Amino acid sequence: MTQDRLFVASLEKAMTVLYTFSSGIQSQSLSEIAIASGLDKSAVQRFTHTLTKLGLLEKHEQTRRYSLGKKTLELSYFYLRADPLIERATPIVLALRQRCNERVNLSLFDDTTILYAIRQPSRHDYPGASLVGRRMPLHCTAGGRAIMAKLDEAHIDDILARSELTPLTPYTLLDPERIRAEVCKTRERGYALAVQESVPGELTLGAAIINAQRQPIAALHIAGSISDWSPADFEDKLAPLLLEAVHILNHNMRL
Amino acid sequence: MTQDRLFVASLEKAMTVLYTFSSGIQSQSLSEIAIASGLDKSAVQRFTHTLTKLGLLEKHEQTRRYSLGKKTLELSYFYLRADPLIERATPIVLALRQRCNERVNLSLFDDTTILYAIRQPSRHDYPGASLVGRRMPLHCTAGGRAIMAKLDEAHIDDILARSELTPLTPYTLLDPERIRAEVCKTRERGYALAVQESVPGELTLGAAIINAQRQPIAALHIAGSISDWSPADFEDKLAPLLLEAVHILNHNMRL
DNA sequence: ATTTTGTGTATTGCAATGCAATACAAAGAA
DNA sequence: TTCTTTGTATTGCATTGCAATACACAAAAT
Repeated sequence: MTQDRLFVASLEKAMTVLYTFSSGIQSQSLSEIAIASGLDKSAVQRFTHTLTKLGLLEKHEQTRRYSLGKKTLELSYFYLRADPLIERATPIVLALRQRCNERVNLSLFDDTTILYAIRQPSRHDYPGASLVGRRMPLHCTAGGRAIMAKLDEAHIDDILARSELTPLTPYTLLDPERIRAEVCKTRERGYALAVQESVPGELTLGAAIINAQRQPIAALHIAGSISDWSPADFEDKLAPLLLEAVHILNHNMRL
Repeated sequence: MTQDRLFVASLEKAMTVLYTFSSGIQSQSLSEIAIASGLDKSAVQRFTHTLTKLGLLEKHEQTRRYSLGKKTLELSYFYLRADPLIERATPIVLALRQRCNERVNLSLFDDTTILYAIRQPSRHDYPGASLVGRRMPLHCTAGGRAIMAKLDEAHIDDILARSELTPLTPYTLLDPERIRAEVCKTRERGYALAVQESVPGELTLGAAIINAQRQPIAALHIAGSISDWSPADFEDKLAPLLLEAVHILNHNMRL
């Protein structure tokens, strides 16, 4: 008997199968999924069979390899359409994108990470730069630090304790004290600046979006390239535009 | 004993619970989910409990209502990142968006529907216009007709037989013979034009993207507004740009 | 070309899991 | 305050999912 009698273990196994694709791999054989998931071969046979019937996986007839199915996109559509922040923020993101002529993103706060929900690209795109659903750590993203700046010290400590402080670039800050110092600066300014910490060559400004209880729920980001900007110019010219956009969003939240 | 001994019924029930949100509703109580899904109250208790633990649902502490969880976005990210068409098509979509200054979308072919995978907005956005994952019927979208134009008659008949031919606007074509006639015209021109058939006030051009076996897998769309364009001007000026972009995509596919 | 190995599919007895009936607590409505 | 509805907790039990196994097929090795 499991400890949690309400928990349906089959669903977790199905998610384990789907998350074997989190590495970015385009397709896998049944045996590869069994290895990657740690599940028994028969279990993988049942789950791949069922997930394929449900549209969450697709099986290539000739190669017998599995890829993620298009139903995965439909579920995210249901989410995005239902979240009132997305509808309210989209015109503001588009307007900010036009004004600053750089990439503008909106991310959602989720435990120790942010998760991109609106992505407006610019000419400096790189593969994956405009994909919704990408998850990034709070601690080394401008938007993540802006969110942390709105939390109390105990919550920040807990987040840092449960974060994998691994470098995404050679410039990623990893020392918790230095991260806390950046969060303090963010709290003072109302926005964060990150230089090449999550993506090489990228400058990012981020400011938190709060709910009616003044708790952070999301962040707005502007991303530019060090080949176009010095960090000082980037901050001087674009931070005011970012703060203006966020004020509009946060003001509407209180109504 | 069920007919399909490999099928894991619990996964289907979980999807049934998640699809109760396909109506666009922002949140639901446990009882509402039970009614909408047709499942027993205890089953809904178990599935909502488990889906919440897995991040696919979120439970509001005060109201005890459920909303879709952010994990739904992450699954779509895994899909979009893994599909090579998305990476290849994204710069072409951005370039076309710049050239024509209207909304440009890429959709994937999925049975009797298309499913938007890349959406580049313009100033004429309406709520939901830039959301990835939206599903639309083939028969009344320009991109859908462009895809159908690449299929044989038996396949088209099958699609029309299994489509819900319900009007999305007062202009939606519903007569299968008229739809087939539009598909024929599309086959001749290499693109389809739809006038207010799926969204009021919207003009759309669509052309099919094919794979190495010359089978349609996706479509590229340009969307504009009847307040800005006559249908004839829209077609004359933008169809050539669309065809050029699709030729680039289809040429790369053959390499 | 043949043999060996690995992978995918099919089957089935069985135990654990998910079911649903039920009771109770809590919240909301009258 | 009382009644009704909803959410949560519990538990006996039947069905479902497990996994061992066998076999077909494909791929690799000889």
